[in-house]
Amino acid sequence: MGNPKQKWTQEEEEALRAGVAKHGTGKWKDIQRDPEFNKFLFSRSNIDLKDKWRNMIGGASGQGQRDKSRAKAKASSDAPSTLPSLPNAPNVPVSDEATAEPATDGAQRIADDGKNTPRYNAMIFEALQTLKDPNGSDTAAIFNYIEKRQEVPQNFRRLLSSRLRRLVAQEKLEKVQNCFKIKEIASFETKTPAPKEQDVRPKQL
Amino acid sequence: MGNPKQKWTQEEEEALRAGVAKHGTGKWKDIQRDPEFNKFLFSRSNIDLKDKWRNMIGGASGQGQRDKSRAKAKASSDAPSTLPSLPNAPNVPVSDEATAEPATDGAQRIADDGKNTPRYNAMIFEALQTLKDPNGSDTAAIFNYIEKRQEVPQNFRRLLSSRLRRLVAQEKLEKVQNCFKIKEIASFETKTPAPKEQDVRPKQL
DNA sequence: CTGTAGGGCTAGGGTTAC
DNA sequence: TGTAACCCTAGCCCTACA
Repeated sequence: MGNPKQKWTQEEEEALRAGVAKHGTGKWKDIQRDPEFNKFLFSRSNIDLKDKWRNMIGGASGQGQRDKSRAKAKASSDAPSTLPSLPNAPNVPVSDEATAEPATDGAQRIADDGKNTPRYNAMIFEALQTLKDPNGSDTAAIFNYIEKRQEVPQNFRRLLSSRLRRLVAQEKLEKVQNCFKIKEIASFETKTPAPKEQDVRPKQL
Repeated sequence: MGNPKQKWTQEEEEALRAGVAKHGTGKWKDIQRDPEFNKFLFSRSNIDLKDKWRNMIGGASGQGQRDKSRAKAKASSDAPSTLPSLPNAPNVPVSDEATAEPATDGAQRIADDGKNTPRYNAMIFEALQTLKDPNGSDTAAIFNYIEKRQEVPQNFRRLLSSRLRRLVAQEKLEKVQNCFKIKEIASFETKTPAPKEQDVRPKQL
C-alpha cells in the first residue's frame, strides 16, 4: 500500500521549534497558520506538528545536545526569532499577562486558551480565602469578588461555574447547598501527581 | 496545564443514557439537574453531557479537524474559470520563498496560509487531464509535467505528494498502484469560503 | 442571562510504513 | 524489531443562535 511517509526536513524541524518558542506548546494550529512558519510548515497539519513535537522531545530530551550538532552556520541576515532550545520554563504559579507580544491587533487578547485555567483557579481560591465565609460562598459572590479586581472575559461567568464544578470534582473544593468551600488547605497548587511527567510547560499568557 | 481531562466512567455513561431515555435528547440541563442522575453527573455540565452524547452515538459524526479546511460544499455551481489560471499559466508566482530565511516578519501579509493550496490542486488536475493516461499518472510524471511549465518551490515534490494524498483522502482522486486518476470532475474548490482573516490594521501612529 | 447545536482544537493511544 | 510518521477519537472550549 502506498502511503508515502514524508520525513521531516531540518528546516521544518527548526520552524517547528521556533514556532513553539513563539507561540508555546500546544498552539499547533497557530504555529501552522503563522505566516512566519507557514513557509516551511504549509505541507504539515497541526496534528503533524503535534506528533512531530512529541517525538522530537522524546529523543533529544532536555538540553545538552552537544554530540551531533547540526552546523547551523546559516547566518540569517535578520532573524529576530531565536530558535534554540526548548522554552522549558519553570512552573510559575500565577503571573499576570506579561511578555506581551507586540503588534497584536488592537483588541486586548484576553482570549482564554485554556491556559488561563490555573489563573482562574487561583482567583477562586483567593476569593474564598478572603471572603472566608464559614458556610462558603456562592457563585455570585465569587464572581463578584473576582470581577471587581481582575480583568476577566465577558463570558467569565460561564468559565467560573465550569471551573467551580471541576474543582469540586477534583475535591479541591466542597459544595454545600449552593456554596463552595475550600476543602484542602494545601493551596490549589496543582500537586502535580506527575509520576515522572516531563512537562514542557509553555510560557504563559 | 492544571486541567486534567476527566474520562467518563461507566456509571456516568449509563446515567446519561438513562437521562436521555427519560427526558429526551437535547434536554441536557434537565438531565443534569434531575436528582436521579445528578448523583452521577454532578461533576458534568450540560455541555459535557451534550458532547459526550455526541460521541457516544455519532461515531460517524466526523470531526477531528485537521489541516486545511473542509469545504462546506457550497451548492452554487461554479464555472471552471473561477480557478486561478491553469493552462499555460503566464505568471503564477508560486511562492518560492520556501527556502528563504525565517522571520521575515511583517513583510508579506498575504500569508501563504493555504491560499495556494487550491492552485496546487489545480495544477494536479491539469496535469492529469492533459496526460490523460487511462491508468493514471504517477507522482513523478505529475511532478515532471508541472515542473516543466510552472515555477514551483524547491520542495515542491514534497508538497505534491502531500496534496495527492489529501486529494485521495478526499476522494477527489483515486489511487491505483502508484498512479493517480481523477475520480470525479466536480469542482474541487477546497478553500475556505471566508478565511476570517484577522484585521491587519496598519496602525501607524 | 440561560441553554443548545455545531465547529474546532488538542492530548494521547493506536496503527502503519519503513 | 524499533521507530518516525500518521490516524482516530474522547474531551472540551468557543461561537452562534434561540
